Amino acid sequence: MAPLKKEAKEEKVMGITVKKDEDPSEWYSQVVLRSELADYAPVKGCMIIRPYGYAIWQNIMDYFNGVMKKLGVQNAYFPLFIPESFFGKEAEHAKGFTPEVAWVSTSDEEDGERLAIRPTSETIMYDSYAKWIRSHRDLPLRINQWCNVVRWETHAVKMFLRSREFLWQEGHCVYETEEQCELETRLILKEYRRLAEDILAMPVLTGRKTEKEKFAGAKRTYTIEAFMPDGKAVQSGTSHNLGQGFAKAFGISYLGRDEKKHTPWQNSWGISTRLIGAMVLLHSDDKGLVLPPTIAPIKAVIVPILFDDTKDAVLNKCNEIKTQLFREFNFDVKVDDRDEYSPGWKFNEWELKGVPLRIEIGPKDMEKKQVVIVRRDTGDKEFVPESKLLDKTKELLELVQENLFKKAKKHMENSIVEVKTWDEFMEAAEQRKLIKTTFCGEIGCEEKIKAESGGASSRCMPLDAEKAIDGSICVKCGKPAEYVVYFSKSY
RNA sequence: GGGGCUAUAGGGUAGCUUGGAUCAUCCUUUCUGGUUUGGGACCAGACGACCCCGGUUCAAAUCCGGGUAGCCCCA
Repeated sequence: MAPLKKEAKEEKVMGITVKKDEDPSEWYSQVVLRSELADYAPVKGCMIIRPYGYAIWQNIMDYFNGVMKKLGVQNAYFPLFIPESFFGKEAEHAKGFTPEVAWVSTSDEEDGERLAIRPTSETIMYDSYAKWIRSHRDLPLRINQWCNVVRWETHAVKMFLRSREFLWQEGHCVYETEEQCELETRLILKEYRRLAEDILAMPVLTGRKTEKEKFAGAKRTYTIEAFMPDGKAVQSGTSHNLGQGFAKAFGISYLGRDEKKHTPWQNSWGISTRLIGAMVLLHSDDKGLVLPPTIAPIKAVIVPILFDDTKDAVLNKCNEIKTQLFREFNFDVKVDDRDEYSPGWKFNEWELKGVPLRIEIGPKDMEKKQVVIVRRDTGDKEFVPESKLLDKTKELLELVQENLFKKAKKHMENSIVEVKTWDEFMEAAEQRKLIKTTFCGEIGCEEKIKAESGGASSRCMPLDAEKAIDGSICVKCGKPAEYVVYFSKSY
């Protein structure tokens, strides 16, 4: 049977051709590729971050560098390659990371030790820390690095969300006391939450990871977890209290005020380009990317409506407004003066690229001394007198940011289901809910939950109510419950 | 870890079953010129592809083997 000829006229070829809720996976790929955030690389599981995507990462870096500066964290850089013997020093860490480490193989392999490509830098950094830290005067030591890491995922790679190589920041601090270590580990979590919620408009659950899910080698892991429209969570940032395990393994010690040798306390914490994937998944729609204004590389685009006789005047007005906006807010506004595209084409393209506001200026607007402003998030169109342009722009950018956050927050809250029995759990898992329940804390029990529920894993134990109320029982095994835990499927 | 599907120009596709005459189809993008421009404009012309390696054959986009990459499903 011959296939029907496609009605090419009606097809928006470069736009998004599938709907978010019908084929989320294909939709996500199209949004990322066609908005030019990223591209596939010729190497499996790797990605090319294109300038538009990298601009978002740069905005995240700029913001977080500011945060770290206030906290007294300094940036540095350690090698990509880690000697094999370093991994073995901390047993839990080695066990956790060995399966996904990529090794370098070279012609002079026999001459020296095998080298790993860093999956994380605890070991190579702490080897140096052992040399650098002598006295209590060297503490606290707070160092961060922005770099790439490699974790050899075997399947299910997805741009930004899961790739073999990704970019991140990893902070590694050393403290004299357990109290200060724990305090700052949690402080970082708060900063991650602020980044996610205030900058990326992405509401998160914050809490502690269970024994099963905590970082290999950590005493405690704290996490921020974002919840996606398709009912899967994304672990979006983690802060680990490492206790003294690494310090002991790497021989980090200091002379205290009491002239005695002490073992310090350490934490490590990281966020990655995964944040970008989560943000895209969360806010974007059937027309393409939707970016929160605070993180958007281009906050607004001005589209002139050009006719031969009024062309110069309209373009002048556009540039005048661009200059005004830049002076007032110091952000990038683009005037799309390309002659080869019609206005309608441009509208679609900038919507695909997620620019928060579009300002249209044509001859009719000039006569009325107004501009047309259209919001990306709602599509609402407003006629704004030129005299009110600056105030209105500011107001709308704030509204878009707020609306995106509120919408996502509402979805997350509405997705939370409290369950007490295993039947309820299974039903909620089936419906892709964010399941709040009580749990015994046993690793084996958690593994059973994941296997039998079709992949629901623990997200976190909420900080404000981590301990289960006395008398409550584990949703799976029925033994006395230790913790309140959120479960869901995840990316 | 197991199973399935896919790969033809920047994007989307036809051709593959049954190997040949189709200097590989059509739409779109891009480029040139002209007319246009308030939600993906129109006309004319041009550029542009069979994923890689090997095999079968007089002849391979098409059949066979291997590789690479992507997608989906299950654990």
